Amino acid sequence: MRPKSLEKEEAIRTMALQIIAKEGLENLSMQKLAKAANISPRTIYLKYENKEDFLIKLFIEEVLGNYESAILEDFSPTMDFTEGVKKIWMNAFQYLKNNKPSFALIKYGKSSPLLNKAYQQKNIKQGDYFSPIHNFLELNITAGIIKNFPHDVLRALLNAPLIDLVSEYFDYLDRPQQIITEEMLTECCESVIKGLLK
Amino acid sequence: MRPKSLEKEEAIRTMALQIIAKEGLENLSMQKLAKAANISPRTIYLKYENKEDFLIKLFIEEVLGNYESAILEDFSPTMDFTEGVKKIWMNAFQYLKNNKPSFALIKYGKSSPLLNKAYQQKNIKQGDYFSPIHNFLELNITAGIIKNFPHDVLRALLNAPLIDLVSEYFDYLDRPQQIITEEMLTECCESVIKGLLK
DNA sequence: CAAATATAAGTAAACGTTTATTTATTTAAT
DNA sequence: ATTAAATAAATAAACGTTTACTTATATTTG
Repeated sequence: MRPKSLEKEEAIRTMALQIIAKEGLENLSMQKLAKAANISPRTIYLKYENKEDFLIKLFIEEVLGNYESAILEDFSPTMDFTEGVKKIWMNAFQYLKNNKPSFALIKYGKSSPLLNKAYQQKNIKQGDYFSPIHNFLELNITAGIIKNFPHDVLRALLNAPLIDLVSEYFDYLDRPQQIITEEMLTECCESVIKGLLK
Repeated sequence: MRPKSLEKEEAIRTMALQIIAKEGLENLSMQKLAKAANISPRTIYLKYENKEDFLIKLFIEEVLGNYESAILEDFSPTMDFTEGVKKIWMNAFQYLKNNKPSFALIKYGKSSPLLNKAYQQKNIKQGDYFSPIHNFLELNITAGIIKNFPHDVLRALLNAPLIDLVSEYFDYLDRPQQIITEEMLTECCESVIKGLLK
């Protein structure tokens, strides 16, 4: 029998992210995607049930999966709070800087009802109790190092500014001078940390 | 001659926001919108050039316009920094809490290339120099009260966590206990402020 | 060790439906 | 009677998905 072509699978995902980044999720169609990936529309349906199934798997497996791996590199829940948060911020910045199409879909994760639902179900399924970041926050709360906010709140305070700053980074790529440098990001990170320390 | 019906104009905008909030911007079509607003598709085109024109005007005029008015209520650029930021946060929370459909489109403002482009052009057009918030930040920087970050950076640090916390508020509406209360939001606001003070 | 077979991978072209938008007509108020 | 507002119905193009067919390879056969 004929073996599955991994390149085609990859072309589908890569081109989908490119179209989403350039034209928006609203303008991604299966036929457009097939043409961009240089395959027949039917081929997509050999690998995915339908458009929803494809988008959810693209978002959860490809985009969020890789993003989570990237931000946790060299990170440990037992790190000092300041060092740990800085590590995550810098990992995220480096990864997103070099993966603009993935970042485009990450941003849709908060707005699109389809993706948002998928994300919440994923978090509920995993119980969120095995996540190194969860442990990291828990350790620092019980040690009395940071304020005792619920985890969802801490995540909003720690993560949201970072995502917005990466957005600014990409916006500033079209302007004469980039303001979102690694130094600027470090300073911002320190501000966020300072706010959370007891 | 027959006068324009303001109710129809309003129905179009209201129903559009409802569809976007429930099904996502991806699933808003002109025909679906017309049916929901109980009018002919053609009627939308009497008031807007095309779909893009409609979405941009809905976003800029209706949603962002009302949002900006709401957050600036009883705010003054000469307020004490802590008081000013708290005022803006609470105004935003009260407004968004009661305008979930508008909030849905605000979130798309960062992800959808169409809306994002419109937003940036609006900001560039206005020069951003007349905004009370701009003046507020400028005053507090020059007075040496807060760190000297670029305005876009300050906006990310001040605004992004708030938007994420409002998202959490809506997510928690489906759960037994709401964690995003006004008290919680005040504490979060204080954390953010603490991080920015010199 | 070729040639034949089996079978999943892949395609081209089509399906009925929905899309954004328009044409031709009717309606309502001055 | 006039005129813009509003509509019902239609347009071509694009949509998600499927049908019917071809291709490529791993395995079986002679």
